[in-house]
Amino acid sequence: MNPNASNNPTIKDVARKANVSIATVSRVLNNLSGYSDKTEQKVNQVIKEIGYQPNAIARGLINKRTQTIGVMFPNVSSYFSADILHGIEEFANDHNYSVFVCNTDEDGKRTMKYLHVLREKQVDGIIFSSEMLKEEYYEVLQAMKVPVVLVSSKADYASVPYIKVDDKQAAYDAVQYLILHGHREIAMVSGTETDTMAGTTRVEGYLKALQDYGIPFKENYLVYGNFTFDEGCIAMEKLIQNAPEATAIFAASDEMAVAVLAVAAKHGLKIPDDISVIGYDNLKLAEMAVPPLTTVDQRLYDMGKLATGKLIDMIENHCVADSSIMPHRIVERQTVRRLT
Amino acid sequence: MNPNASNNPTIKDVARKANVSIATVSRVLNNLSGYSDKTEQKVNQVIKEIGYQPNAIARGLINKRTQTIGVMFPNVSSYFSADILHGIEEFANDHNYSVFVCNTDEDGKRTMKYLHVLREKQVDGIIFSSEMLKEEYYEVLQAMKVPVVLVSSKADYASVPYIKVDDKQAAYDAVQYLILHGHREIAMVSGTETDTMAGTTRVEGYLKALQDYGIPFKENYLVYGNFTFDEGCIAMEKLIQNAPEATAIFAASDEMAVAVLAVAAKHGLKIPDDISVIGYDNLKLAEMAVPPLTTVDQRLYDMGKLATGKLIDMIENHCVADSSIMPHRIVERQTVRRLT
DNA sequence: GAACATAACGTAAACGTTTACTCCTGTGAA
DNA sequence: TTCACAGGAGTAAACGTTTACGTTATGTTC
Repeated sequence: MNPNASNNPTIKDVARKANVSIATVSRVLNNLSGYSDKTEQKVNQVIKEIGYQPNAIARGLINKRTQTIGVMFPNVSSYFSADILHGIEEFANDHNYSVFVCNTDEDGKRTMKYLHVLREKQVDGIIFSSEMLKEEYYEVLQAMKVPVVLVSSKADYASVPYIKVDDKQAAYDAVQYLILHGHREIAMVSGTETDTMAGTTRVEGYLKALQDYGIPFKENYLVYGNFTFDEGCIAMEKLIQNAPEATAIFAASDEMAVAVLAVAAKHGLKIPDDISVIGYDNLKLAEMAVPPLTTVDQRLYDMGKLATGKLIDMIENHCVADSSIMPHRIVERQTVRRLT
Repeated sequence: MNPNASNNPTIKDVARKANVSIATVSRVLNNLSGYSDKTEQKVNQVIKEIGYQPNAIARGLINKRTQTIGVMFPNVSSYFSADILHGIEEFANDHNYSVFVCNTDEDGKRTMKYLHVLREKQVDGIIFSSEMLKEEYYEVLQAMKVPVVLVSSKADYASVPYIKVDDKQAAYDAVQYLILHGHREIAMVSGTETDTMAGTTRVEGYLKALQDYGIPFKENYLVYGNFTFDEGCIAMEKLIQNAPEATAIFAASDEMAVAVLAVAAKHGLKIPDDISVIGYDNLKLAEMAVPPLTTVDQRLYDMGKLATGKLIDMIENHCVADSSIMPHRIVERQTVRRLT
């Protein structure tokens, strides 16, 4: 009588049926040495027969490794996160890691809860995406003693590498692109005003480009959104109200750029005839826009992959990876007009 | 000397420091009965002091429950999946489950690999999204003995509930909406021809509506894409070529509808003046489109939540949940013109 | 004050693996 | 013939929990 009929078969069942010890089964499972070809075959045959699959939980308990990483996003469903997640997922899976997704909502409480859950679940590493790594988070991360990498974000802790583009330079390039196309009345729809990561640095790039080309900055040309479409719409409305002379707009995210397009259309403004627009991110969304959006590409998918590579390296080699500045480039589509 | 200095503290450390047995610590941890207020306080104090957190892996081993579910998508980064994932993630987290994301790429091999990984990792349940549940998958799912629920998909297995809208009816309603707006030359950009789920059923709805209103079906009015923007573009090009008399187009996904918009614009066709368009999904993308896309809403986010609710119910109550037909509705925006 | 219930714990087995040790057997060299 | 050694295998401890069961002390009831 099988003493273990209803449950999934365990290594014990295999051992019994193959007339060997569980140690031997374990050895062939992990292809170590210490068994003859004959037993190996016998064991493998039994495994096939009874459909045995190792229990990763038991494995994790003794190995203190779960082959699992956690990924934290401010908003999983944003089109921005989706690309990064895709890269992470793919790389992780190819290297035999599974990924827990966490949606922080940019909420401290939620984030802390997730951090604790991830600790309890014994993840081998954590990727923190597009969000500030607050002191508070860093501390529990330290306590967990697991590697962390930041993507599309940055922090000044030696032990946590980051991957991001040079936001200031990228913004500079975008604005310069506009300038080189003959624009001088350039407005900006910035990201969150308090975001020192992707908010203020891009504004700095904008300001610097203006300055380098001797274009005076006008207060009313700078409005803030929070990177989303909805706030992008509001921002654009303000711009139409307060800066009707602008001939071009630099939006700090593609979502907001698309919002600019939408609101412009609503007001009967033609793109790029009446106003030029350049975005930031190069989401699929940019391609889909009408007209297709000129934007700065930051290769989100690759950033996800790269981040995961670094993380796994840190996990497996107990080292700390270098940070990377991701190259960016402007992809020209049809929303910027050359002024004659 | 602390015998466990470098590692995370365990229940043993707590027990030792609080001068109780590990059983007692476990009891207060799970707030069972069997200890005095005094010991409870002492234990809790020690827990705080040394920053103890339970090890979910060890727990999982003995409880045979991991508080973890797996979610399979054909493409995690599609704007369609993103909404569903968001709903799933949120509901799961609120009920103390973590979620593993899996990206199948609609590839049988990959899917099978994931299924095995999920089994090894001992997930408590699985959500299968927007993909056919092949016999092959069903079998290993059966062997795993974990609950499964389908979202935006359907299968005829009594043990696996599904959540979806009535695709045929929804398509019917969309086309009827066009008809009631005076259109009779209605083309369709369908989803994958071989997809009996979201492909052919929507075509059936289209056909039925035409029939009910006495409109003859024209072969050249029906083209196929695979729900994505790129194939939507190709499909629309075909339509412009082969069905220039069409006054309205029903697209089987918002992505394809947006492709229709884009290609139309490219050809100088004005929406909705020259041609009307209705989509399917009601993604955020629909709102973002220029002009905003009229489409049929299928509440993806809620479907994700509902699916997770059902799954957790099945996990915790060892029952099998009912299937649900999600209500759909048409959300009117600006891509359909009333023909006079 | 005996009998008994109950609260408050502790002991140890169990979950499914991995792995350090140990043991046996056969082979080749001296 | 003896010895060393290696290959092939088993035993048992360990990972960090939960929990069935046992034990002790403290009432409570008659």
